Amino acid sequence: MARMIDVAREAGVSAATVSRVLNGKPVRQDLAEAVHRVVQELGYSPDRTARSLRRRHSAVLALILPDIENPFFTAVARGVEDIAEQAGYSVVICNSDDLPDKESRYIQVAELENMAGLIIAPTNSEPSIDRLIAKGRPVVMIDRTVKQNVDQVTFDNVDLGFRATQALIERGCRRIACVTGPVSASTARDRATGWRAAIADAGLDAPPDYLTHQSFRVEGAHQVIAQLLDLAAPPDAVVAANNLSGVGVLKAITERGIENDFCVSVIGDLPFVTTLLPKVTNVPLNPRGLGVIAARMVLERLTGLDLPPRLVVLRETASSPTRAL
Amino acid sequence: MARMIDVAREAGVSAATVSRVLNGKPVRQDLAEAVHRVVQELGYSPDRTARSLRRRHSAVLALILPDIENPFFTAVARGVEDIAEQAGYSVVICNSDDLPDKESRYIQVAELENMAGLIIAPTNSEPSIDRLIAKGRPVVMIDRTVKQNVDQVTFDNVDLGFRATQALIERGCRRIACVTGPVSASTARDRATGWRAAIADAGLDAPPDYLTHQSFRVEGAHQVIAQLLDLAAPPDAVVAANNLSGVGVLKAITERGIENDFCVSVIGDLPFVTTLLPKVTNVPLNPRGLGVIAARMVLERLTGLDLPPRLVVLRETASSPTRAL
DNA sequence: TGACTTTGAGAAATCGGTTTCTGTAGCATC
DNA sequence: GATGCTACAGAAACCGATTTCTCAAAGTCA
Repeated sequence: MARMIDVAREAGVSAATVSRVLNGKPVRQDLAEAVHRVVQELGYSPDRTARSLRRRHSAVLALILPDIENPFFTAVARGVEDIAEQAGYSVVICNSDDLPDKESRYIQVAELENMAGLIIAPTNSEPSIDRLIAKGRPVVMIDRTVKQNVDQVTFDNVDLGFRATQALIERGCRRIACVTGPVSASTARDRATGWRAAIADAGLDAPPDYLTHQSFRVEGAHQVIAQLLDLAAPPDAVVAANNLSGVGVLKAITERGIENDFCVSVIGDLPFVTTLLPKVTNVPLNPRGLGVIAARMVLERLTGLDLPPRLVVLRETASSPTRAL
Repeated sequence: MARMIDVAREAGVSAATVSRVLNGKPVRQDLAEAVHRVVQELGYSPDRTARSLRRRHSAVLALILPDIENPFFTAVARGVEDIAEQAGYSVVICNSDDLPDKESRYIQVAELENMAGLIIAPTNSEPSIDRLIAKGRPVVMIDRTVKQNVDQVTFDNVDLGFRATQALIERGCRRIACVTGPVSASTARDRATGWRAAIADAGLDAPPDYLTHQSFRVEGAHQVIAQLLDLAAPPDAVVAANNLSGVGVLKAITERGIENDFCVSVIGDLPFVTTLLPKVTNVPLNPRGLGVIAARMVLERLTGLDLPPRLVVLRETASSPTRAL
């Protein structure tokens, strides 16, 4: 493997000059050309580790997700990757499994490996990003919001909950339950808030039992639906606060054979749907866009943007395509 | 951020001794204790970039996957991560999108970032891993096999194709088509071979049209099914060679409203199934296990194992749980 | 006791770049 | 023509660890 010093010798210049040429700093024309020629010849490319050591950060972005098996988050990853790649950054994807401990560990890895920036869908409202921030590394929160004053990109979750519920009300449902995620996730709380608002708005009522917090995974929703349906006064419809909750709900009602009588409104897109159930509607989301925007924000910070932290709220407009009931 | 030299000064020893203590090399008891104490006090942890530079490789494993949005591969990633994490390695997940160019680029990133090892589901039968191999970095191929003589872990794909087809034959199907992946993927070819063998074995026949190569994604299978069903002599059943092909097929037949008359046998597990179709069967796979084994193989090589390359074929036994027809 | 090996810690070299420092050449100004 | 500036290339310091080299102290054996 050729080193910079080899290139320098071959081109009859110093290593410093090679470095300058490669980094676009001003160098005499003929020397620059010689360097470029030798670089070509030797197929030289600089050692990233050495560069990182000196520059104090690498050309890698960390992306920490609560569930890599959730298509919503893999779509986010796609968005991040596409933007990062264009800018010459690679993306490391890490799984926090929605566990604060695992999350902290990966944040630490991002710090110790001197990664250039961090995009994270936090497991709770106070992820341990202080050291990273102190080091001046750009950090962007996605999907879920946190207390800290950092860049954040999120959907208008209250509105999403409201609209998902409204769709059921328009459909004629009156006893609408809500299957949402863990209390630690702002999305879970906010979407439930939207649900409650829509219920109140329509002059309807929902007993306390109708709000259930689960894990935002298939199994959680699948189990809780059984309890809901076994209530003395069971709901006639359910708002599933994310895609996998939606899958769990659909699974449960299909098993019970009531898929044609029970309305479901899902926030997000159902992954890999093979069958179209007439009583199922959803509020589509654009997770890839979330990733794209977050990546751009990190890159902006990396190129020196020095503004106070921003909160970006993506409002999916009412004109977004929604599957009809 | 404390550096090793700070620890050394504080503990009254040299940096070399601190390094030795942290790397488990023999050091006098009392000095070792002093170092440990200071490390605790300062919350010191060594800079990984500097360590990588000197050691010539980092504590990161690269995992290159053809489609991060396919739950099969995210499950593989889980397996890899779980093992790697125990051994103190982090895992970088990269998307090749089944494009050789993108794949090469990521292989290069793995090389330039001096990643410790590479696990890859290759896009074709000759990925450009030569430089990595030459550098002595462990490389393990997963899922799909290649010509090169490197460690490989795969399923018995011919057998999988055979069994998936046999299930349909037992079910009474006689005109069985095969929707498989791109010719470049050994899995796609091998599973089709198994399909053909089972057809021949049963004394059945399949016209050339019945074998279709697609992208191993939902859309590919979805489109091709339309063509198959419009043949003069359409099939009465289909073997879908991977999970997403299965989704595409199911989607297509559901749209046509023939989901109760048309048999489908899927190799792999259908992701996020919400409805149980009686005419659908599948051959379950264990992608997580694939990742676990591949990760172990890389780690073995990293700890000095010097054996000729191995080919590990995972045979899912006939007793594996299979969803009944 | 003296020569010889072993042990182990510190000094210094090293990994491969980037960046500061230094010195020279070229040009402008008075 | 002397002085002052600017531009720019090379030398050297530096990033923060690991590892080789070196040397003193302790242990071994004749």
